[in-house]
Amino acid sequence: MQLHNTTQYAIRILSYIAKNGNERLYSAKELAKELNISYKFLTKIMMKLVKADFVNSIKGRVGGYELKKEAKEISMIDILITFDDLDSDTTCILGIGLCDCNNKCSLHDQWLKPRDLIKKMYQDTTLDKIQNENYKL
Amino acid sequence: MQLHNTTQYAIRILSYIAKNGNERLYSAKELAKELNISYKFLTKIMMKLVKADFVNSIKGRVGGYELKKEAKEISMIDILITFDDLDSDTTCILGIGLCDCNNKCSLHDQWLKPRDLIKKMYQDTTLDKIQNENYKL
DNA sequence: AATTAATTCTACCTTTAGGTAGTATATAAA
DNA sequence: TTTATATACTACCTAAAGGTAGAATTAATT
Repeated sequence: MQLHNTTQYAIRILSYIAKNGNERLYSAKELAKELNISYKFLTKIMMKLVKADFVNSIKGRVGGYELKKEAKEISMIDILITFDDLDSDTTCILGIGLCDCNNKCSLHDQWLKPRDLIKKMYQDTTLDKIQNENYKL
Repeated sequence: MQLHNTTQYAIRILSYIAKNGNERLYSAKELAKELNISYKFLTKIMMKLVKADFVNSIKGRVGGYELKKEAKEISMIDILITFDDLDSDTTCILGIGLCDCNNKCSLHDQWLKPRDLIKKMYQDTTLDKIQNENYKL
C-alpha cells in the first residue's frame, strides 16, 4: 500500500523546486544533497521529469533544472501517472480481474470511499499548495 | 497502491474455504484449480498459512486443508500482518521517515482519513462476513 | 507390502524496481 | 582553446517479489 520509491522521489524533487522558487536553476548536485537522494538515481529520475515536461533542463557549466509549468498546473496525480503508479477505477484490490458494481470482490464496497478520497487527494494537491506551508521534504 | 500478489491469493484462499464450509477438507489441487492459482505457488502459500495457524493440514492420501479458527476469528488485517503487507500508522506516504502531526509531509493531513478507512476495512472484514454474500473469489 | 495421492521441504529460476558506473555532450569562464 | 562543471545516455548490477522443479514424507487404499 505504498507509492513506488521513484514516485516519492519525483514528488519531493518537484515540491522542493516549487517551494524554493522558480527564479533560479537547481543542479542535480543540490537536489541530491538537500533531498538525500543518491546523485546517480536522481539524475535518472530527472531525465524522466524532463521528458514528461515537468522540468526544463539547461546543460553546461551554469546549467540546472527549473519547473517548465506553473506550480499550480502540476498536481500529484500527474506525477503518479507519469511514473505508472496510479490504479484505474476498476483495478480490483484483491487482484480478481476487473472490479465494479456488477462484479464485486468481497472488499469492493468498502474500498470505494477510501479509493476516491485518495484519488481526490492526488488530484487536488498541486505544487502551489505546498509552497507556502512548512511541510518536510 | 496495491496489496502484494501473495496477500491477495491468501485472502482468496481463506475466503474460498470459509465460503464452502469447514466440514470437509480442501486439497491444494482443488484450491489451485478453483482459484486459478498455480499449484506450485499455492502450496508455497499454504505452508505459510499453516505456520501462521490459519489452517490445519492433513497429510496423506485423503488429506487436505481446513480452517483452524472460526471464520469470524479471521480478519483481513490478520492476513496482511502475516504477509508483511500492513503499513504502520507512522509510515510516511512520501517515504520521508516517520510521519505524524508534529512532523508532516505535504500529504499527511489528507492521507489520515483514507488510511484509517482502509485499516478499518481490513479490521472489520472477517471471513464470516463473506460467507453468505455472493462475492467473486 | 505396494501403490497412490496428498502435503512438505529445499533449492533454484525469472521479472521488476531500485540503484550504480562510466562515458558522451553541452556551455560558460579562464 | 582549454578547462571546469553541468546534464544526457547506455549499460550494467542488486535485492526482493513472484514463481517453478523435484524429491521427501505421510497415510489410506488395494
